[in-house]
Amino acid sequence: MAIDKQLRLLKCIADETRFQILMTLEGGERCVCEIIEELGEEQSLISHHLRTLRKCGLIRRRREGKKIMYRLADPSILGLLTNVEKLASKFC
Amino acid sequence: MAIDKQLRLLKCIADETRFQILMTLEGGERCVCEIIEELGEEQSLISHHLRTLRKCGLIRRRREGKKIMYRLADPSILGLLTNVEKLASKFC
DNA sequence: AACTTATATGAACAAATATTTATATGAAGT
DNA sequence: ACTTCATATAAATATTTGTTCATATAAGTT
Repeated sequence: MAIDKQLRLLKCIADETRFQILMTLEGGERCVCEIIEELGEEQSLISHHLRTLRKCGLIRRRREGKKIMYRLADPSILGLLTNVEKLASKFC
Repeated sequence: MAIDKQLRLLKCIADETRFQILMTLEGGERCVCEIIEELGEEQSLISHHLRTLRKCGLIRRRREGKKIMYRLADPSILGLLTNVEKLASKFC
């Protein structure tokens, strides 16, 4: 089996900002401004990372008036984050 | 909870060479020369990546005469790789 | 003791990735 | 139509990460 997809997924998650965005979205749909506020980062930075996550298929968006709402593409993503958390506390 | 450990783990796995090394070790203990041969990469490159994996706690080693044998630190690492594979085929 | 085999390491270099800055777009309100 | 608010994007820059090259170490061999 080709590991390209696995690596794309991993590289996408293996960044602090993106990881935090995913964690924020665990709590449900959020608009960009809420994510910006929660992470305390530049608008542009967040926007770039949202794009990366979206290109990887991990998140989806929809427009709601002026705002754009982001959500996890699938709840199974939570499982992965949990798995990572478990292993991380076990080793690293 | 601090996400430093999670990120260290993810960054450690999110590299093609290291990911492949882990996959090789799924088959059990291997010496460095076997890993080098299997991946078809430079000795020095593999050595650097083994070190990274080891510093992260994902693999262990022991000396056996002239050779040094590497193995996964824990079978639960397999579970993570499997999890990643599933999600990757679902999205990315 | 000198030599070979197996592996590790440091420093230089290259490539990939993230961040910032400046600007654009698109919807809503006036 | 003009302005504002929310978000996106491109280009420039900075930072991180991976790779190569040259050399070191450590065990076994002759």
